[in-house]
Parts: sequence; structure tokens; C-alpha cells
Amino acid sequence: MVVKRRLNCGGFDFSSIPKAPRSTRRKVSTTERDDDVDSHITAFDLLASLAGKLLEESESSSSTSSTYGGDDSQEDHLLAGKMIKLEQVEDVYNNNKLASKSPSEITSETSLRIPSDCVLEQTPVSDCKRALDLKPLESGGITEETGVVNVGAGFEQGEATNGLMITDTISLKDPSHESVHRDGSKLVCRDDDENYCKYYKFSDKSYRPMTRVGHRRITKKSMVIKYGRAVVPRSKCFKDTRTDGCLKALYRKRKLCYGYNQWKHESVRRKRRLCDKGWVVYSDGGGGLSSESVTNSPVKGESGTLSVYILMLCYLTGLVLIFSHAMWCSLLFAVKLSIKSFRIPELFIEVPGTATVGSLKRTVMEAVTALLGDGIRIGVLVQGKKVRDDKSTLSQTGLSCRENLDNLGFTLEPGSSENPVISMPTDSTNLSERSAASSPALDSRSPFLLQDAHHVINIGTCVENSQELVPYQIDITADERQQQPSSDSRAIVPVPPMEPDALAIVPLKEKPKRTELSQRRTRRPFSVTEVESLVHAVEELGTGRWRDVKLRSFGDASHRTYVDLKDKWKTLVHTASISPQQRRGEPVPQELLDRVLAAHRHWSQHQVKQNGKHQAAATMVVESGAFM
DNA sequence: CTTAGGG
DNA sequence: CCCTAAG
Repeated sequence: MVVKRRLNCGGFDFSSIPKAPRSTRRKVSTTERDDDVDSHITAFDLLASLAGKLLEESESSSSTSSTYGGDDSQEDHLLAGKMIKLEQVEDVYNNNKLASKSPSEITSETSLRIPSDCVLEQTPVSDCKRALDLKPLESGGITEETGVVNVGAGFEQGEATNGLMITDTISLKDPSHESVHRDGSKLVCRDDDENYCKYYKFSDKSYRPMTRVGHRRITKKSMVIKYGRAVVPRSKCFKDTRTDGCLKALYRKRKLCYGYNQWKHESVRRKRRLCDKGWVVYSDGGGGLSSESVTNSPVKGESGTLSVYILMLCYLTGLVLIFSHAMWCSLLFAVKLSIKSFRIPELFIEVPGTATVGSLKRTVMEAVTALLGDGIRIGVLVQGKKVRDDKSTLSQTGLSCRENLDNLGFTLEPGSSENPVISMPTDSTNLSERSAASSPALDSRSPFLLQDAHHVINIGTCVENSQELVPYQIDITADERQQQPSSDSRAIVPVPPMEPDALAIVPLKEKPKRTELSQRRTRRPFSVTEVESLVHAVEELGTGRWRDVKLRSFGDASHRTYVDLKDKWKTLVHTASISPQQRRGEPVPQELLDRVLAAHRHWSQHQVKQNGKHQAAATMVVESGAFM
């Protein structure tokens, strides 16, 4: 992947060189190819980008006083933005209801409103041709450009009064939403097979969408992260997102998505049966997390690995959240049901039980720093209590015990004391302080119980309380919508179980083994009988008619596709051409191999003849033309 | 969807 | 077996 990308940098994608004889293969445009990989824009990408934008604005505004329309308080919002409010007000997120709803029925709106009155707006669309652009928004006396971004799940203006607010509600957005191009910036939203597909492009340089954690190519002004399986070429969509052209360009890829997605969904369904608690997160091949299919994290069962999910909304505005697997699952489940795919950075950290708290901090910090830049202090929480003794080992703090790892948490504290601390306790004791409904949604041991959709997660403004960890507030209420950010701590991080082993940060780019979502078919060696059947069919039909071969000799063997037969023939030819000593597996009778070679020669000749005929015919035409 | 060919 | 290009 890396290589590929690098090659692309030269403006030419070597990987797109046509394969041998198929000289007529079309070359795929490099951009398309590249986008293929990276196009998967995510809700959080957008958040991230917006954050970057905001940062820039804040930087300029902080030096030039308020440039946001003269309202100083607006600026305060930005600079002091320390509150995240996650709010759900309708019950669509209820497990049961959700399950019974088709994606198009699930409409969720979430709004991110920052401290500069930028609104990130997401609106689920059933119409795949919907496109969204950045557009100016005249609100709150804001004169600066305000981004309105539609990425599929709906961010709606919330009542930002004192900071950053993410309000997650569920409602239908006006479908007549109009997109406006601004300075060439363009944001595209369309429905894919999974109903949501997001692309975007910010021509505005302040938007720096790409970040590669694994490669340490991290742009401070944005975050996002890693792109696994690409979905659709993005470039084409930029050209004209609303024309058939775009859809056409996507056609091919979408088709390819079909089988995969369908199958994947089937797998997911199976998964869900297995895990009746709900959805879980899985890490896709790209190392990021995809909510497309939320399944068991591969981390599970992998020893010595801590998994830390970082949701970097606006770290530059003081917001950094780190989630454990469990917590993240909850959040995912709660928030992004309609966000079909976004990826977040994920850190896998391996630590032995003999490691000290200090080393754990360093490890985490290293990882976090890679993502967020430096100047961050890491705190370690066990059972919600800060472990201050850096010299104590994890074992001593009980952290080598699997169960306790569920209660491991981290605090992220900016190095500078005037900055807020982010903290989010994870143990059930703290959780029990929640409001009446007290759904254990964030209990890492049962992270998927956001059945009560009416919940509010408040991560209050942090007034650094360096003395004690202030429990974060997670309120899950049945009906209340108003929640006051009463906590002064921010941050969070329950951590999934692990078996400490080594101390290392596993590079994200390291491709995880196949999840069962992309399981290889089990190998099913051809029997001699099958080979016989295959040889016989090829003798009659020749090579190049694999579908016919399949129908004729393997019509009822659904596990043998024509591609399989073609492949088998290929290997048979190879097998026949090598010495018996070099052959492996169940021996194929020499008689059959002889027939294979004979048929191979025959049909090869046949093909040559055909080509020769064509060639001759063509030559004739040319010559006759020349003589005319 | 099929075919061809590389991995 | 998988993946992908290309017809």
C-alpha cells in the first residue's frame, strides 16, 4: 500500500499497468486509483477537518480579536471549548427498533457546534445522489465561512452555549437541502450500497483531511486516519457529483461492493447472533476501525494488547477523548448508527505486567503524541483512581489481571496547566453514579447496552483538578434531554482485556489477519474424480469456456466456481509440466496429466490458429486497402 | 457476469 | 484461493 501510494506520487500508478496479454485493458486514472484507497471519508474525518479549520480560525482570531462577527463570546466558545455533549433524544437507537429499521429509516442527526458556530451537519440520505458542499452559513453573526457538511448522519445545530457541543438527535432533515459550492470546496455525500458513502474534498488548504497514523504522517490540523478497504473512487465524484456521470463512475466499484457487502452483512448478522449484546467494533484491514460492520474487535483474544481508540474531535480546541474498546463500542452504537463508516485511530499497545505505570504512560503517550502532537501528559486510572506512582508495576496495580484491565483508564492532560484535562472514568462505580436509568452502557463489560436511547453523555468542561480525578459524567436518562456538564474532568479510557506481554506499539499499518469477515474459503483439494471430470470437459470445450466447463462437469458443485476450475486447470498444466518429484498433494494419475498436457497443447494451438486467422484477415484488409 | 492472469 | 482488470 505504501509503495503503491508512493508510486502514485509520481503521477503514475504503476499498479495500473495492464496485465500481460490483455493489452486492451484500460488504464485506470491514477487519481481514481489513489482515491480508491483513500476515499473513504468519514464522519470523523469531517469533524477532524472542521476542527482543523476551526483551529486556524481560532489562531487568527485569537490574535486579531474576534473575527467572528464581533461577538466575543463566540470566540470564547472556541477557545474555551471544553465541553462535549453527546445527546440522544429519540429512541431510534434502541436496539430492537434499530434492528427492525432499514438504514434509510434510521435518520440521525448530530450536530457539532463549535465554540465559531461552525456546524457540522449530517443528514442521512436515501437518495444516493445527494451531494453536500461546504456552504456559508449566516448564523450567530458569523461572517466567516462556516462549513456545513453533510456526511450521512446528520449534524444539526445544537444549542451551543458554552463550548463544543455534539448533539446527537434523531430526526429528519429537510431533504431539500441545497448544496453550495464555495471556493471549489466540495463535499459529496451519496448513498452507496450500504446507504452511505462519503467523499469529500476540501480545496481549501486549511482542510487537511489525510492523516496516516501508521505512517506517522499526521497532520495536526486534522485527524483521520486510516483507510482500509476503499469503497469508491472519490475523484470522479468531485467532477460532478450529481450527474449520472458520477454514478457511472461509481458503478463498477459499487458492483464490486455488492457481493462483498452483502456477504459481509451476512457475516455481520451471524456475528450479531453470536453476540446478542449488540454490535462490536472490528478493525478492518487498514487498521482503523470501521463502523460499517461492528463486530468483535480483533484485539480480543490477542494477548498483550491494549486497544485504545482515540476520538480526536477537536483536540486543538481542547477536546481529546480516548476510548477503550468497550467504551468505543458503546459510543459507536449510540452515535453512529447512521454513519455507515468512519474510521478512528486505534492504538494497540502491548505491555507486560512487569512494566511500570510510568512506562505504560510513556507508551500511551508516545502513541497519543503520534496522533495529537506532543505536550500531553498521560495519567493512568485503575478503577477510576489515578495511579500516581510511576514506579509501581502494572502487576502491582492489578493491571496484569485481565478483569482489572477493564477498569484501566487514561487521562490525557495537556502539558500546559492552563489547558483542560480530559478524563473519563471507566469503572462501574462511577457509572453507577449515573442517573436513574443507569444503563450500563459504558460498562466495559457490557458495552452495548445503549438500549435506552435517551442518553446524554456529557464530558464537562474541565477545570483541571489536579488533586483528584473528577469522575466524568455520563448520564443516561430516560427522557431528560437537559444535562448539565457538571464534570470537570474529561477523557476516558476503559481498556479491553489483555494479557500483557511485551512493550510495544504495534504499527497500525500492520495488516491484521483476516477477520472472519473476509475469510478465505476453506481449501478443498480437487479429487482425482473431479480432475477427471474437469479434464474431460476441457478436452471437449477447450480452455476459455470455463463457465461451460463448470456447468457441464461441476454443475451441482456449488463450491467449484468456474474460476476455481480455471485455476485448477492452470495448476494441472503446471503439475503436468513438472517432474513427479516436485508434485505435491494427492497424486494425479499420469494418464490424466498426459491428457491435460495434450488438451492444453491442442487448445493452445487452437487459439493460435484463431489468432492467426484474425491476424491474417487483418493483414488482408490492410493489404487490400494498401493496394486500392 | 466471464475470462484472463498475476499474487 | 484471492484479487483485479477488462470485455
